[in-house]
Parts: sequence; structure tokens; C-alpha cells
Amino acid sequence: MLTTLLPDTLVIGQPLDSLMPRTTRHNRQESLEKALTLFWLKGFHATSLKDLETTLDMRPGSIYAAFGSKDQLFQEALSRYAQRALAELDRILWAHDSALDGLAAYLRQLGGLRERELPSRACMLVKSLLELGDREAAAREKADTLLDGMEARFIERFAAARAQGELAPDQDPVRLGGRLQAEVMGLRSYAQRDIESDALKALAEDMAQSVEALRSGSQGGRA
Amino acid sequence: MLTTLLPDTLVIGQPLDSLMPRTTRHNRQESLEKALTLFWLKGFHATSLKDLETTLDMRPGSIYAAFGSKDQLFQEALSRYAQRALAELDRILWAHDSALDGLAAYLRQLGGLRERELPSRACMLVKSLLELGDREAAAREKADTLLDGMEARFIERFAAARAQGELAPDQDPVRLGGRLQAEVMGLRSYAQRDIESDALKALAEDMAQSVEALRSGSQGGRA
DNA sequence: GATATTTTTGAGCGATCGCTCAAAAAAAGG
DNA sequence: CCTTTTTTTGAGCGATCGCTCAAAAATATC
Repeated sequence: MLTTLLPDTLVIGQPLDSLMPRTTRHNRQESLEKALTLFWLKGFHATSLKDLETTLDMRPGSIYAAFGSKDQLFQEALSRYAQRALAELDRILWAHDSALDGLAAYLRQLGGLRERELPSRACMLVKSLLELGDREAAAREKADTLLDGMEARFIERFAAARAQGELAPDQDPVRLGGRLQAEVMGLRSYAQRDIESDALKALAEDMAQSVEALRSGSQGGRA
Repeated sequence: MLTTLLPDTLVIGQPLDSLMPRTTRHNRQESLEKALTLFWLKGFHATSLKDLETTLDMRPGSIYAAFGSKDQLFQEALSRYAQRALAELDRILWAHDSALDGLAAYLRQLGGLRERELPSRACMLVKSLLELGDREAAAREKADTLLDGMEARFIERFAAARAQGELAPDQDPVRLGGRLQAEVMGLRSYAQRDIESDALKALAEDMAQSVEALRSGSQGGRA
């Protein structure tokens, strides 16, 4: 067996090949989805590498080759979660001509949380915000940033409503957006409690009506 | 083990020498307070026995002799937390003749959360509700029960407001109480975010005004 | 002081934690 | 087929987890 001590040719990189993903046993997106489900359900600390190995059907080496570390995998899951949540929010908002109607519809839909089969009724971003400490500062800040993105969407919708005359000019979209964000956080945390489905629906309905009551010329009030 | 059946606080008078606790190096109440601070700050899973040993300045054996297990200690801390939170709530409510004013004052005071030095701005009961899983079901249910106690206080206040004519007869105290509970949960979770103190004050003010707007004859609306 | 009882200590248990890396297996190129 | 390169495996690392218990120290009773 002959071996060359030196490379016979200097190979310039082949960018096209390097961009072509070789077929792997595990689909990265599918693995990330499974990890997301697990992290959303159990939280960061209560999810062990053993749990991930079982759920992803991957051995530790493969997980680390694909995602780097438990912390990095968690952060990717957070981003994926926020991306889907934002898409869902947009889907509902776009289905309504009125910005206020869209926001109210989003709240009402949250009233059905107890019927849906989800890893958790609470928001994964809020769970992370409350669970993570200084040792996971990067992930916590990421959750905060992603929440900011959702709040920005609320603010944009209130601003649009005001521009269209739906909302009185003296209403502050930033303030309303923050309030709505806090209400959604509260509603979804409340949904995590051991309550009747009807109670959650009533709560969501009340919050939705509060948003609708902002409409100019409305009689207002928290009916 | 017998000692756990004995009262941990001295009762005035000394009628029963056999029930008099012997002087111990560690005060149980003080230890519990320290544990509460740690659990509130870091959560259940992120708080290790090593952390508790350091903070309480107790060796594992002493901790287990005094509190049974990490889980039991956590549950005692939860109860202590709720007891103090409820006392604080009552203190504010009692300072106002009007039930609605009392509730509004409670909300406004939460707007100052970022100035206060606390283990966490978020509610420990909510943190626990979102963090704990089936393996800590007992503690999670305890958190849920304690939250129910706070909500009952809100409902009672709204009922009192209605009885006094502050609130319109068609308003449902149960529904209003649930809504207020969700708003407080949301406000305090929002306070955990990386926001300006003024933004939190504005949010609390808006929520307080919503409660005040419930007053009969008020023009209502989410100003 | 002597004895009985309670409290505290701290070494260390078995289990699990997140993670590494040399070797094996699989896929791509010739 | 053989060679090269990438992916996957899985035993096992050092650290830490919650926790136990015999011994030591401290306190109460006589």
C-alpha cells in the first residue's frame, strides 16, 4: 500500500459541493421540532440530554455535531417557536380588514387554548423568561428579544388602527401594545392553571371586547 | 423525627415543658426565609442542595432533618411566599374605603416593581406554575391552589364593590376576579422583561384605570 | 459531673448531569 | 471495486445531583 506524503494537487475548494447537503439519517428540521416540543413542555432545566437522545433518536455525538450544545439547541428551538407564533399571529391579523378586529380575533382564539393539544398552554418565551437565570443569560435575552418582536407587531397594528381612524388620535400605540402583550402573557399563563375551559373562553372574550372598545365612537368600558 | 410534630415557634407561656423546643443553632423560620429567597430567584430546578447548604449555612443532614426533602422545603417556601403576598395585598386593600380603589392601588403599587429589591419581579407562584412538571405535581398543585386563594380575594372585593353599589349589578365578580388575576400575572411577568421602569409604571397605571372605570356611572373605556 | 436525648456534621452513596472522542458506519467520488 | 469524506455511534469522562447515616457535638435532665 503506497501512500503519498504530500497532496498531489492543491485543491481549491468546491463551493457547490460544500453547499450540497449530503443525505443524512436525521433531518435537522425534524429533530429541531422534536426538541422544541420537549423544551416547550418541560422547560430548559428539566429537559435532560437523555430525554433529547430518546425523543430525537440520536446519540449524544450526533446531537452535538448538529446543534453544538444543549444551550444552543434550546436557543434554536426558541427561535423556531417564535417564528411559528409570529406566523400564526400574522395569519389571524391578515384575515381581518380592521386592525382592532384582528387583534380581538387573536385574543378570542387564545380562549380555545385548553382544547388544543400543545406541549404547554403557556408561552414558551414567557416560560423561558421566568425560568432562566444568569447562567443561561444568552437564551433569556433571546426570549426577551423575541417577545419584543411580538410586541412590535401589536404596536404596529395599533398604529395602523390609529392611522385609519379606528383609534382615537390621543391613544398611544406603544402603550396599548405593551398592555396587550402583558394581557396575552397573563392569559396564557392563566391557561396553564387548573381551570375550566369556559372560564378561559370568558377571559379571552373579555379581553377581546376591551380591545374592540377602543374603537373611536365606541361607548367603551369593560363590559 | 418527633420534632417535626412539634411547633416550631414558641407559644407564649410555658405550660408544657415537653413541647418546648430545645434551642437549636438554626432558626427554622430564618432558614425558610433564606430558602424562599433562593427558590424565588432561581426556581426549583436551578436551585441545588449545594446552593441551599451555602445560603442556609447548614449541612445536608440538618436540612433534611428540618425540612424532609428539597421538594417539601420548596412547598413550605411556596406557602410562606403566598402568606406574605396575601398579607401585603390585604394591607393595601384595607387602606381604602372603596373596594375598587383598593384594587386599583394594588395595581399601581405593582408599577414600582422595578425599584424594589426582590429576588424576582415575577410572582413565585406563576414561576412555579410554569416551571414544574408532573414529577413535581404536588408543588405545582400547591402553587395553583395558592393562586386560587389570591383570586378569591379579588372576587370577594369585586363582590363587595357590587354590594355597595360601586359596581353595576350586571357585572360578574367571578369574571372580573379572574381577569384581574390574569392581568396581575401578566404585569408581573412583563416586569421580568428588560424594560424601562417608566414603561412598567405606565402599564400598571393603565390597568388601574381600567379597574376604576368599572365604577357605576363612570364613562368607562381604556383611557 | 454523669447520663440521656437531640441536633449537627460531613464523608460519601448511587444516580444522573452535560459532554467528548476514537472508532465504526455510511455516503460520495473515482 | 477502492478511497475519501462525512455522519453516527456509544462507552465513558469528570462533575454534580439529591440524599443517607454513623459518628460527633450540643443541650437538657438528673
